[in-house]
Amino acid sequence: MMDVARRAGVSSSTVSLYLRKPDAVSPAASQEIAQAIEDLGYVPNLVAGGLAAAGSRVVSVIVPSIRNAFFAETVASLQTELAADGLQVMLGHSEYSEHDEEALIRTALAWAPAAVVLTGLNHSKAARKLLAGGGVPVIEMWELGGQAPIDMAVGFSHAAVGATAARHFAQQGFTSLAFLGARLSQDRRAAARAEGFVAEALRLGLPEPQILNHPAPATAEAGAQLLGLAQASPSEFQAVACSNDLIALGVLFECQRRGVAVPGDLAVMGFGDLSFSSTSNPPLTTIRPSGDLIGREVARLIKACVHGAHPSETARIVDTGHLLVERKSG
Amino acid sequence: MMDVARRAGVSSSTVSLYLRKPDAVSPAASQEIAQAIEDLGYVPNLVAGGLAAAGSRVVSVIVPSIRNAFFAETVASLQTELAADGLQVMLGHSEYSEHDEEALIRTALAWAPAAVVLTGLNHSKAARKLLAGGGVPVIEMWELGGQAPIDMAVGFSHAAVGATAARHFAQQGFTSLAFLGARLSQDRRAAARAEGFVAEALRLGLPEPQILNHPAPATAEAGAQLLGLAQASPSEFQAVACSNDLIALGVLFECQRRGVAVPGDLAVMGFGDLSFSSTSNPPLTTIRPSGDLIGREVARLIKACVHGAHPSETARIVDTGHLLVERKSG
DNA sequence: CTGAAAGCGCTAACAT
DNA sequence: ATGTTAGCGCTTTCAG
Repeated sequence: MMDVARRAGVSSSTVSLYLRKPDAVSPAASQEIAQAIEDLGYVPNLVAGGLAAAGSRVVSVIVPSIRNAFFAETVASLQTELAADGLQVMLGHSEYSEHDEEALIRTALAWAPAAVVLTGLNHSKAARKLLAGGGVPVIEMWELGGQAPIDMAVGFSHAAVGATAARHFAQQGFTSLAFLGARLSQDRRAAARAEGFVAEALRLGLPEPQILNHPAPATAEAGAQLLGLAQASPSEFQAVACSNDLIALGVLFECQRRGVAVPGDLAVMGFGDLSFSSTSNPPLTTIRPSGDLIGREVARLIKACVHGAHPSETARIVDTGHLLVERKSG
Repeated sequence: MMDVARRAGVSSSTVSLYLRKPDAVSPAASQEIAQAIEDLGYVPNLVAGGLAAAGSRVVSVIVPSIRNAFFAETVASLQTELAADGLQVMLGHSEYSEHDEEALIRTALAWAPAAVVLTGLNHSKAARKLLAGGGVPVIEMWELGGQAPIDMAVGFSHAAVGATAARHFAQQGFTSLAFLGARLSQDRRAAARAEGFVAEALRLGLPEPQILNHPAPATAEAGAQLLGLAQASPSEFQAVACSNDLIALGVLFECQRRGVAVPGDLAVMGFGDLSFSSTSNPPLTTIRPSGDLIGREVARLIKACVHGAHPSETARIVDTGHLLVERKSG
């Protein structure tokens, strides 16, 4: 930066000013500086900038799994939005472990980030303390309800999603229901959908739906196996809600193999509205959570914080809701 | 850090030393320092550390799309490996735009990263200059062949993948082939697979395969439409290679709707070996590129660089190859 | 509108 | 094994 200043015949503070508020520098000086930057191929050092300004332009994002299409979508839209404001995304994934998450949060904080974005409302006690103490804005995403957020939250109620699924089946007159999920003990949001499903069915006076849980990650393979289990059970089900479209896809595949007609013999519902869901056989009825909307809303909140305008109490929780997408599978 | 030092009754440099090389500090002092850190809830400032040490513990990773399962897998394994060494991943996605990529590289460099990881071998001229100039290790991944890497590379030849597909079909006696791809003008690696497919077919004396290209991103929907196009064409095909398992899935769906038997009437091959490919109807024959292996190898190279051991010339390019996974679709 | 000066919190010789 | 001393490259008052 000194080199640039020298070459442009100004002081380094003028260059610094030019870089942040170009309008505050005279046109003549701007010319010279721009030229010098160009000639020297100067790239500002954001590390030094972050130190001097006591706060870097980094946003730490911690998700359970980046392989998961839901979070990938959110991270993508978040990154796009933040990049437009010169904010960088630092990514970590906890593999659904609270312990790993805590370690990630610790490192994240060490970067004096502009904000930290977490997935879900459940974190270790130590993590909550770390976050509550530091003056860093924290946004929890992809979950609402249950407990109060640390600071801000963007998401929706998973119990409500489960309830929507139950109501949809009840309206069609189904009475024998099941919920098919994977890793329900680790994925608390999926578990909340299952609970919401069961609770709503009960409230509507239906027999208690069964929850079938697969120990492996949510894949089509797991879905296929889950369907096998469901069919093997003494009381066959009329309708199954899956915790994820990938599981629903596996169910569809396995139904085809076994010759069970969907939705004739069995109604199937997914969650996520993934890219293949509209074109499967039959097209999948599912619930869309809008991962990219979540990303955009999180970005909006972060930008507000960065610009000094701390959102009011009322604006600190945004519910992105969910949408039932009725197609042919149930 | 000064506070910790004071509380522990030592100097700040001892604390710093303790944090980086705990063995170099006396047990007594270590005790005191650990206690002080605990009491104060001290979190070191990595920004300051990065500035002082002239090189931060950040690795910048730039992929075309984080929504893409291939890159998501690589980023996931890379992040896991790097986190074990205290390295942070900064993520950017270019949406297949060389221009956006250049901007991302510029920002990445501004963080004085320990390494930058790029996808593919094609970058803008300015980007290449930026990278070649700075003393930062750069690793290009997911592609080999065509042109020389800037610095290091981990990946495989996409032309070879296409050739493998062509050979596989040729061995089964098919003569009328097609390649189904999406956004081939943007996704140069997919285009390379298509070219490799055509070239190998020609080399084997088969009629020139047709390339069908869909303008939208690679999804099952696009695959279904592509199959429609393929069937509509005057010469029906005996076998189609898809640039991606998602496209192949769409093809499978559409075949089912149209009553074309797979592989009886049409052989279908994918690329990627995604999670649903083993359980579709029929299970998909595909080519597996090993996204997580790429991530691990990239991490290995980066760690070597960080530890000062710059890999020798011979070890700067690692070919992760590809694997034909023969299932039932063709 | 521009420049001088004082750090931001830490690391890395070097000296002890 | 520990303390001392200089910065790292930039931002930010505060004068001019």
